[in-house]
Amino acid sequence: MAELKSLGGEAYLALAPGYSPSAFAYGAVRGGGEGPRGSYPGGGGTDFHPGALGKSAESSGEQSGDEEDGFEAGEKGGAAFEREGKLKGGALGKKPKEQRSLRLSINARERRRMHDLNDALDGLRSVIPYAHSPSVRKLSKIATLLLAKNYILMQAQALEEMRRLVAYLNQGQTLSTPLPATLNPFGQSAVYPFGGAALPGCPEKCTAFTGAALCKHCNDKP
DNA sequence: TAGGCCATCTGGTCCT
DNA sequence: AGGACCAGATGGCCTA
Repeated sequence: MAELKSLGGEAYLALAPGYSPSAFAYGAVRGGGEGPRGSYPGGGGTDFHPGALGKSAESSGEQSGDEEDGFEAGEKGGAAFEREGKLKGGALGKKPKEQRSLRLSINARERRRMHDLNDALDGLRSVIPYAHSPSVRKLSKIATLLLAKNYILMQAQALEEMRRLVAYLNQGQTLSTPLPATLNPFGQSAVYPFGGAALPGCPEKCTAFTGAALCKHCNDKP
């Protein structure tokens, strides 16, 4: 296998200055019930190439249907199941066979749900600027979300800068004099997905990106 | 070998 | 009741 480059953990800490493991207050989300359930915007990422899902597709067998997809699911889940003996719940007053089949169907549903989630993440990866090259390791889930968030912020700010620029030009001004820094979309006020902090290993890591410079400490493109 | 990331199973909770 | 969502647990793979 080729050597894979990746964003170090510190890299996406830099993406989100406020990030820390504790920032993921899991409990805070629980029971919130915000937003409708039951459908994923985009219909489960059907527009993404499923082949991109390397590991999950391999390890789970990805049998199209829910039929009997329970225990080809591999040693991971299978082992867990074995360990548990028989569905430790037992709370459901059903016969073991029914019970098992119900469990299998629930597992399959959950697996599909997670695959849809991963498809959506792949879709997100495909539209945010980082190197989509075989030699570059796929962004982790958390890195994908943090980078996407910063990219959105960057786009929003770029749009705002452009609006100001248009307004400025509409006032009959010329560009013969330099724009004020706040009106210069390419000036110091530009926002970078990596925020203000230099990346560890900068500029090496920044050169892994194919889009515009992502770190203000190294504006050189590869 | 430790740590990061991931897939999967599982039980609980909420919604339709 | 059934489905969706969530978070914890577990174990595998990979990299530093």
